[in-house]
Amino acid sequence: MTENLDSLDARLLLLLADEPRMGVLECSRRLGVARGTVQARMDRMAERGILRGFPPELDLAEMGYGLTAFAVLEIAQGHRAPVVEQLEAIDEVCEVHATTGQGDLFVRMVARDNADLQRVIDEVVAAPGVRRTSTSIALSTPVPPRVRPLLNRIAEA
Amino acid sequence: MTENLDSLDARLLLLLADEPRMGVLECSRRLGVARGTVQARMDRMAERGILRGFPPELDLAEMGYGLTAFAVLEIAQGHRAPVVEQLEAIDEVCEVHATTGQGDLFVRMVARDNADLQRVIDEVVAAPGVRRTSTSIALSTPVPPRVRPLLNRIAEA
DNA sequence: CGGAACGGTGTACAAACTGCCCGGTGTCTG
DNA sequence: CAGACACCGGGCAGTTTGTACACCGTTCCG
Repeated sequence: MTENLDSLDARLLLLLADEPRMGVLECSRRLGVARGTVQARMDRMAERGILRGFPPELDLAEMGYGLTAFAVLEIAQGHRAPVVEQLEAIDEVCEVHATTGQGDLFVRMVARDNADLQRVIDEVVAAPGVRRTSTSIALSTPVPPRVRPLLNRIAEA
Repeated sequence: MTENLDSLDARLLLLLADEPRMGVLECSRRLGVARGTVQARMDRMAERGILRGFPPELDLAEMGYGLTAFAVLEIAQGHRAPVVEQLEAIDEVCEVHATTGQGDLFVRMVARDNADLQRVIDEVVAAPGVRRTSTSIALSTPVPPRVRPLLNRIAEA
């Protein structure tokens, strides 16, 4: 794999990032290339696994889940798998990472309100194998999840 | 706002989550409702801000950014804004949250390899106003970002 | 050198989808 | 009871999609 992504790929992705509902035809017009080319690029990126799809982006806050919290879990030796299984079963757990450091798990979760959050946190820390936990609530999100800068860099190359 | 989301809305979102490229027509067929209904639901959710759009989902690892790291920053009194500005300027910084606890910032970043990560971390912690930092690398992601369970719960209601 | 492989351009056509409008029906509410 | 509201089913014009085909310049290799 020489170049995973070239400028055209990146510009295409930027376009789609701005206007995801935009069709292949419109993309080709804006990029100044043939429709077939755009189609080929998208297919190729999809095959390579770079472009996974176009999932709907939901605003959990607007759905009633206005609170986001993070938890760092310290796990007892060899209990990672069962703990993860436990966490997976909790609807409000939206993301789990295994990290270096204390050999911990990092958990992101959401809740409707403080009482609800309390309940979720209790469920999370109650998982057998969890030694120590430290949770914090997200007050704001100065930088929402983004990929743009990285794409821009490639696009300009 | 009586019910933010009803069962039909949730089932529609689940459908779109599975097959985002699916058109309105196909959705209506699978849900057993009229096309206009699906259109109306989507418009309404979009207006309410629940459905923000359909951004392309990219696999950063496949794009060459195989490393993900998290950093917790302790900020000097009143320096939050300038620090955030600094972080925003770093391409590899993909997400920043302000959290309770030590009144900190929580940062997610990616890098191409260890050397690259070193550079990124240096840039992050070099921001003036940053007191103390603690970083950890993501080894794996047992639970990738998901919303499904929450939608399922509403869908079944 | 000749030729194959590759990626891009244009073109074409049938099938499908979109946006939009309408009349009809059932339910909830003032 | 009349209205408002949401859904159904149908229709229409315009656009897009999937796919196929011919053509051309570059690169790589026997």
